[in-house]
Amino acid sequence: MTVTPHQDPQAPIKTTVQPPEMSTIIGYVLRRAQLSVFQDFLDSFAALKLRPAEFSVLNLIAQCPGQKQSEIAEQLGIKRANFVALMDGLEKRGLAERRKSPEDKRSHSLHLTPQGECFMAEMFAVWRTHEERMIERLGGEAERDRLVELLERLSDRA
Amino acid sequence: MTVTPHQDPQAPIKTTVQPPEMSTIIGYVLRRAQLSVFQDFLDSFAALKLRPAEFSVLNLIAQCPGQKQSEIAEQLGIKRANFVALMDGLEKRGLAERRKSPEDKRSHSLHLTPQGECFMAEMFAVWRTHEERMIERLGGEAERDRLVELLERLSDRA
DNA sequence: GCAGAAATGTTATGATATAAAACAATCTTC
DNA sequence: GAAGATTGTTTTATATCATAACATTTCTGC
Repeated sequence: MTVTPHQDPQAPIKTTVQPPEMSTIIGYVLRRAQLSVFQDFLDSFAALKLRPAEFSVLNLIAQCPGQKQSEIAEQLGIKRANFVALMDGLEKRGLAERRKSPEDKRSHSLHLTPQGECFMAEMFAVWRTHEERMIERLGGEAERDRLVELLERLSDRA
Repeated sequence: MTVTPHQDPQAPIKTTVQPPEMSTIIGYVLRRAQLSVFQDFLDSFAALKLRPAEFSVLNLIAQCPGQKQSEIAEQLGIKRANFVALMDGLEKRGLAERRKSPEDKRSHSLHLTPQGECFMAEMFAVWRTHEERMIERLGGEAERDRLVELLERLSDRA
């Protein structure tokens, strides 16, 4: 209920509601923060030529190799149609590969290549310094944990 | 320094670092939350056919009428080249207008039209219910304030 | 006052992201 | 076995975003 606290007695009475300050709008502040963090990510990974989505895909494959292409895509909120080109890129770079599963000949199970495993070491090193920088911005790990908790409440939708 | 706390004694010693859990990666959680909040915004404003950027532009013009086109664009991180079409849209809908400033004949000062002022009332009503919904997700205004504070720390870069 | 540099709005273009429809191959269900 | 669903794929359309180039206007140094 943020209304103008003091109405200037000389000014004509405003019928319009007071516009909200941009810096208090959740969506706006959230978007700006996300862009800033992604920019740092992009700068950090420029040498490795790795985009956030590619990082996430490699990370998910490493965590649980053999998952189906659609499963990985859906976990990341990527439409399976758009996932094809992304996976093509990782395959062409020799980092990951599709294997035809004998049980279900429609699906592809995803795995890291040996090169991909090697690449992960570099990737995590770069990521860790990036993440430490973000934690420093926040003020520490406790603040990071609090932020993550609040953010998860925001996205906790079906 | 999140390392696997207990190494399974039967398992072969892993030389690769443990992949970080996605739900702990600041950028990832941030991105997911931002998409979720924007989705709610888009749904809320579907009837008014208003995008987040358009909302922000109208809000900034209302807060401080007469600002130059480039000033508004820069505040929102929109390249002035991309701002042209956005402003064209608002002008064609009769919500805002460009006025040639006599002092600087290059620049356009931006103002709401009377229709635009009227539109703002609807806009704020819709926005408020959206924002209240987001605050509810967070658990209250205190949590909102804390979140905004943490997010500003993340984006507080030059 | 004038020449060169900078600012402003604009157009055009390319890259990227995202969504939807349609399709072939395969699997599931009945 | 037939009908329908799933999986990966291609194609297409749209939205977003960055860059370069341009004309007009203003500013700066001299």
